[in-house]
Amino acid sequence: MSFEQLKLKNQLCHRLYMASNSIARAYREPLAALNLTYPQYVVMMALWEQDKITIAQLIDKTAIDGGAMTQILKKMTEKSLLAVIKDEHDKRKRLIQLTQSGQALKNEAADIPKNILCKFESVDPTQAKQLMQLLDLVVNDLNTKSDDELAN
Amino acid sequence: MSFEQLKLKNQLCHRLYMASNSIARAYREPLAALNLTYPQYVVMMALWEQDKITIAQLIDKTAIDGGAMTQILKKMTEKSLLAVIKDEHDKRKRLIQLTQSGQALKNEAADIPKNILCKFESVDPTQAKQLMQLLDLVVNDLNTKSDDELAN
DNA sequence: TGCAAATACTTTGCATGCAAATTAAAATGT
DNA sequence: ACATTTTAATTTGCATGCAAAGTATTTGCA
Repeated sequence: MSFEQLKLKNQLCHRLYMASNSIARAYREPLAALNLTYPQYVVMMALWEQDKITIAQLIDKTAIDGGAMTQILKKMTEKSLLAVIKDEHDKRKRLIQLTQSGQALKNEAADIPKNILCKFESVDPTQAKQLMQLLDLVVNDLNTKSDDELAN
Repeated sequence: MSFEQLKLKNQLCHRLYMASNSIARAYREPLAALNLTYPQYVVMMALWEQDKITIAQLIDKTAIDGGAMTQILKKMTEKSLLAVIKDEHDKRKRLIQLTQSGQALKNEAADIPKNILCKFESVDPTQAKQLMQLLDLVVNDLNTKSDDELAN
């Protein structure tokens, strides 16, 4: 057999690997100005949309790993961007709430999406939208358990 | 302002982040059977295509970080998948060469691409190809230094 | 009521990705 | 030839992603 499928140039996965790394790298500089890493920025975006949510909800919105989330929130707490509050109704839960400076940071972040987008010289808005839709299909296929798996 | 751009659902980057993580996770199980991590698998694919290349060439083909590459190659050497050979002509360079078992592993890996592809129930081959082309555009835009940057 | 099972997190160990500093060797310029 | 610069790798420090184990609560159910 030719093993054609095993060649890197034919692998969707390797494209995703490179694209994801490249774009995360692109965010590094602008985010450093806000003293944020990319995952921390994702947490901030989630909270700017909806504040005072549980860690589980935050994990759901961001798709960040739970183990990592604990560490990320700890660092963000140290930076006074947010506070972790115990839920009195269910003591297992913790609510995450932005501080004033956490909320204020939203204004400073407002230009970031635009600054990133302008780096895409060969991708027009239509293609970007198309790309997002295709990526959604990929994520859904991979994260939707098959009937077989659910049977276990 | 509405900060519409700051919403996670509108961010190409977050889609890429999730898709890349999802697909890497999908590879975890099948690769564990070969005792390989995903980046190690990428190195193997590169070497199956072209053996006995320098570390710099390997970094070029795989887009894996140089610092990480040193560690990855060390672990793969310990697993007897490859050997690091000093280049007599240029003592700065190291050549990477597959061992017999490293070459043999190619047969065991032959089914992996197929097993991953079958998880994509809603992405047909045309869309997959389209997706790869769009990702190539993204990577190129992000990694191609602008004229301004080159001037520095 | 009481105990097993499910939840919500945290912790730990391992494997990167990445920037920056370091080391060794080859290429360049004068 | 010699010092400077460039190239090829390695090392170090920090921040995740992820699986697996552990902890504290809450739910479910007999």
